[in-house]
Amino acid sequence: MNQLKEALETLKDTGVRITPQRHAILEYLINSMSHPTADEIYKALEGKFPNMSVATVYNNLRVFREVGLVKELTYGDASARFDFVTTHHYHVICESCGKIVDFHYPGLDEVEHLASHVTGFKVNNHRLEIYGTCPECTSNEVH
Amino acid sequence: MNQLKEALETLKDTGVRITPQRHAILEYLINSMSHPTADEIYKALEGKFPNMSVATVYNNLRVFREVGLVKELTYGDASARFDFVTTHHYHVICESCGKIVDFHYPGLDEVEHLASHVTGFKVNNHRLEIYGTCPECTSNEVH
DNA sequence: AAACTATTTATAACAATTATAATTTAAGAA
DNA sequence: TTCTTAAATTATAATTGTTATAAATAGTTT
Repeated sequence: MNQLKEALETLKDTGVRITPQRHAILEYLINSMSHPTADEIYKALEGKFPNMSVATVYNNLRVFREVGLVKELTYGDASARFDFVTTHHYHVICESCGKIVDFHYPGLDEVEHLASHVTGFKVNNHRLEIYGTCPECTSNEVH
Repeated sequence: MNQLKEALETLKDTGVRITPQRHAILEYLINSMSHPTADEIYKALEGKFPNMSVATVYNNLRVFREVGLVKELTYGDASARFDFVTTHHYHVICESCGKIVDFHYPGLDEVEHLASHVTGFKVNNHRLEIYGTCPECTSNEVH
């Protein structure tokens, strides 16, 4: 049940060195219940690592992604957000304040199969996001 | 059935001026069966408009998006792609060559409803993309 | 300990997009 | 048609997120 421990195991198994920076980034990703940007992580850790470079954050997030520990969520102009992979889930995004809420739903296997059948693609995965207005922003609207 | 004419009507109705540049960008979007980037549009039209600025392309794509004529497809680091809105459809994307193929599927209303129910969001829309390898890239793979 | 490799750091580069200010133009009114 | 005015375009600079580079550092392996 210790996610951090498991994640460190994964790194070890795949031959990725466990540096203090990597440890801290992973820890932050797991504990933060949000979906931080690279910059947010960088800022959050600059107390502990005053000399850490932004590149280190980006590099390691890429490493984590390649190993399958984190997912990168990209939204156009805004900066990418990173999500520690636990169970499969989708995201509901508030178009007003940008908040991201996790949302569990059985995978859309049927859609993948149909897409594969119609297009001839070898389908690997899919991405689904739901957009709307969160309760807070809805109640803050003028009416 | 004339999509360009209809699009121009939409612009008129919403009080958006029809400039030669806007006309050309719309025409290009409708005729190109691909999903061009802003830069591709810019390059494609520089013959007809040698003095057109990139900003014009971006500005107008934003206007078209706000009016609902085009959809912006964003993928992380790469540049955004723009899709003239005709009927509702999803995209199947080749992770190897980047090709985008349209894919029709009845809207995922059920998912939207459930998401709304679980999170309390007022759901507006969603985004679904399917990733895989296109037939060409699959057959080009070493085996 | 020596040699080697991975990682970090600091910095510069890059690419997509947006802001700014001056100029030009579309479209309705006179 | 010409006038008027707000809107649009242009050229350019700025911004922002991300990546590349090269030197320094720190783990590993021999």
